[in-house]
Amino acid sequence: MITLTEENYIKAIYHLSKQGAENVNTNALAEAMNTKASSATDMIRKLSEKDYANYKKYKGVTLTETGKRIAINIIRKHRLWEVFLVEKLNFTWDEVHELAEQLEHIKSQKLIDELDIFLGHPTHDPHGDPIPNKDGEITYVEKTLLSQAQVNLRYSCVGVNDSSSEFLQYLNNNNISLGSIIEVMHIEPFDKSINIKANGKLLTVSQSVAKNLYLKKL
Amino acid sequence: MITLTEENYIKAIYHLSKQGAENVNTNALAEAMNTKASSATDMIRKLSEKDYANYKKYKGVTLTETGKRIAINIIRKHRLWEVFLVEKLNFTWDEVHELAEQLEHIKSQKLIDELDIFLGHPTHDPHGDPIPNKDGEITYVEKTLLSQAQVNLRYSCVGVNDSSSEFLQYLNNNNISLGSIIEVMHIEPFDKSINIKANGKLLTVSQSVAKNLYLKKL
DNA sequence: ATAATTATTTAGATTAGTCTAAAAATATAT
DNA sequence: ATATATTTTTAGACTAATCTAAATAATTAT
Repeated sequence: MITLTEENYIKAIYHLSKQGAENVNTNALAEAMNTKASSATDMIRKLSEKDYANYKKYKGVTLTETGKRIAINIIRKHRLWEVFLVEKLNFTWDEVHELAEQLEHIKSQKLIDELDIFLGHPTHDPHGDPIPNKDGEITYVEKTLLSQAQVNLRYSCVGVNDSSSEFLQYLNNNNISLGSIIEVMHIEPFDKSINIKANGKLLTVSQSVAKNLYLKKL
Repeated sequence: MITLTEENYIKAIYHLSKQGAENVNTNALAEAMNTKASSATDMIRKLSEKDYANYKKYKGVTLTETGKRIAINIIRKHRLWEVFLVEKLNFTWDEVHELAEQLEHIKSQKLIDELDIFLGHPTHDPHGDPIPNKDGEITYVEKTLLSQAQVNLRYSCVGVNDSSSEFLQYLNNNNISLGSIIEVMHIEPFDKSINIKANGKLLTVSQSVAKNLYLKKL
């Protein structure tokens, strides 16, 4: 039986190895898990004993195929629950993340299969992230960070990189949501802040905002 | 912060004190929790330190008002989730109990409020048990065990005492569900088995079945 | 009312996950 | 290439929830 803590470490390893080097550092993992490096070392050892992770002392950790399968399944559950909360229970996109962190650990294959059917097999969660299918396949759509976007082109908003409620509320306050039309007007060379037209309204956003908003060319 | 284990002990104390003496014995609690008496003693002490329970050594345990509030809230969540699973996700009444045991521990007031709205404020779960309202009020309807029913009267099935999947599947196999019409034909003096007409079909049920089926006089 | 039985508590150990502090390995800078 | 800094691991301790075995209290039977 896999514990809740093990699941959370596996998920963290998965996410970290997606957004950086394949091998995840002990310190990075500890940071992501809000624990100390020594705790992470212990858990890494345990995961490798259970054959969820590959571990060579001092060389970081990667997930085994089993570990990856577990991670993707948790992510599938997390994202399906987010869709449920937003579409059926009137939650907003900035409210669902923490709650989905609880719901993703509920163990029942039938539950998740039926939830998927009930929601009509959604392909993306409320933040634009793809929902892995039953076989663990993930369809990535091409997307560009606003920070990489070109001046004078028109885009639509397809996702966020940071799904913290702080960032999402910032977007709410500026009327930006999935599907919003974003036009890049000007990039300020000094601080890389960007003037955009979001749903027709002029707005200046900082680099750190621009690095967290995903767009698709129209 | 209350732990999952504490919640489960509180729930067990609540159920035991409903169906027996107000003061719950250490052994009875240990049995219900599938642990040893010594573990129950430790937990009882912990619950009383946290002011969820009243405890006098050797005298059994009762819940404080706080403890009762917690228990009722868990039961409310459990039963709402059961309704959700049956009404929205095509689960059958014999499949939902264990899964609801997981879901009942999800912590979010908004989730449960919205689920209640989404389900249309149901008053009973799929086994006929009443769902406490937001204020913790429980409306009990009058009901009789089949074992207490009178010969030649007509009843409808309004609930079960044992909601194990084994018992519920027995009922499924005999076409009995909530709302079924039950007519008591004859009680066998020797072993107290009962001849009934269930939805028009003759059937003999044992005492142990009869003690787990709740009826309402028609 | 005393003995026998049963119920409950205490004492001490175990496991999972965490911590701090110290040791060891690796990486970086001069 | 050697010293310094950083990262990682090890050692030992702590808490929550559990266990077994022993001790104590309460109940029941004679």
